[in-house]
Amino acid sequence: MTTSATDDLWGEAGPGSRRILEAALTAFAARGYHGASTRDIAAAAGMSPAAVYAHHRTKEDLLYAISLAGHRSALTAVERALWEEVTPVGRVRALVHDYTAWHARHHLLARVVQYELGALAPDHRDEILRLRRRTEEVVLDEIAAGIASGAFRTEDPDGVALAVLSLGVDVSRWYAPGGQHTPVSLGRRYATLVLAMLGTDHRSATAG
Amino acid sequence: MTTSATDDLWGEAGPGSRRILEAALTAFAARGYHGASTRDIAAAAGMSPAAVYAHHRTKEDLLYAISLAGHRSALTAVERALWEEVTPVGRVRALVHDYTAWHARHHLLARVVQYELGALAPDHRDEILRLRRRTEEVVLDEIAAGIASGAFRTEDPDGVALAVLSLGVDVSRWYAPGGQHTPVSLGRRYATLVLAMLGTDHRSATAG
DNA sequence: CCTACCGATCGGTAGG
DNA sequence: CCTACCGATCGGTAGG
Repeated sequence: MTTSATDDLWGEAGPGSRRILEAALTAFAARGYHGASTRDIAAAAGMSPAAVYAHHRTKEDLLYAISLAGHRSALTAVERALWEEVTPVGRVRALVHDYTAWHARHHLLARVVQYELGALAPDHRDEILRLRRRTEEVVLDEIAAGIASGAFRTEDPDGVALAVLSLGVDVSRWYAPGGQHTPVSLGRRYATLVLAMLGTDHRSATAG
Repeated sequence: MTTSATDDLWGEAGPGSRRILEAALTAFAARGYHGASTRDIAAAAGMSPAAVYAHHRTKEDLLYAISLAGHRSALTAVERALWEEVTPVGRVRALVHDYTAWHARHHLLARVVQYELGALAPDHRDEILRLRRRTEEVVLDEIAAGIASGAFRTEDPDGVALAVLSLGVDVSRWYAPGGQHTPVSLGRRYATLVLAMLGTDHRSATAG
């Protein structure tokens, strides 16, 4: 359950390009892709309306870059959650914890990435959906492994996987920092609920 | 767990007004409030661009009418779920089942109602949020009642309530008719998962 | 990265 | 519920 604070979300993008991407992320999260104008974004980045196009080909390209970076970050978080865990209970607990916490910690990014897929060009959307499918498969695989080993006794592994992904994604809809929840507190709670769905007594595993 | 097929979603609205509301619902669900133009909506209703304003004051009024009807429908569904159930397990099962099934059955309406709140005028949004809070309280109350009676043994009733609402809402994000799920199959699965979260052996209760 | 600008589309209104 | 239309704003480009 490591937290990555040094991740470089925007890769090789220059400082001007980054400021625009950050502004676009905030604007898209607040008002949606269609509700945010390129002028909004440029102004929030402290630039002229046309500056957006010095760094990015189109408005849709901004959304594509954000969606790609966000889904890659989520997939990395999910893979990293498994690094130091060996038992089925430990692995699923870490997986649910980190996937949930990722959506809380990056709730603006997650919101754009999860709810604005429909505004992407078809080929861009397809690419993003392939990334998301990989994340889904990690969850399915870990649940299947726990069942095969006898650690879980659910009759509906697909339903639990669906619930894990659904609970995580939905966090980005309602989460607000400064409220009663933190990424870690929420991660712990959902991990416990999911282990209950899997027919595992969570108290038999060491708490993180 | 009754299904209401005779609900009148649009109340006293006339036939022209209804066609526009239906078209707006479809357009908002497909492209979002800001992504759907009043011309799109009018064309889908088979009318001229200006016809929208013969029936509705503004575009935001369309969203408000849809949001109000949708949240009232969801609240009614949740209250109706409890009518014939007396045991805590039966009541929570029916509640989760019907709340989940509502979001699948009315997935386009639910999507607009749950994800376009930000586009509402502040006073309209406040009114809608009050309706949603009533739905949330029904869930919280039923879980609390089951704990008080000794039927549930969870340590995190608020977390389970959050999960119930979150799982239900998120159905409207990904659900598509004609897929592997139906409103009823999904309702059953989620009800079972939630009873597991509550520390109840679901097989001890009679299946619906 | 800016100034200046383009054609298209937007929500909404006048008048019937 | 239609035709005709308005001012504002949109995504994007030219030229530097």
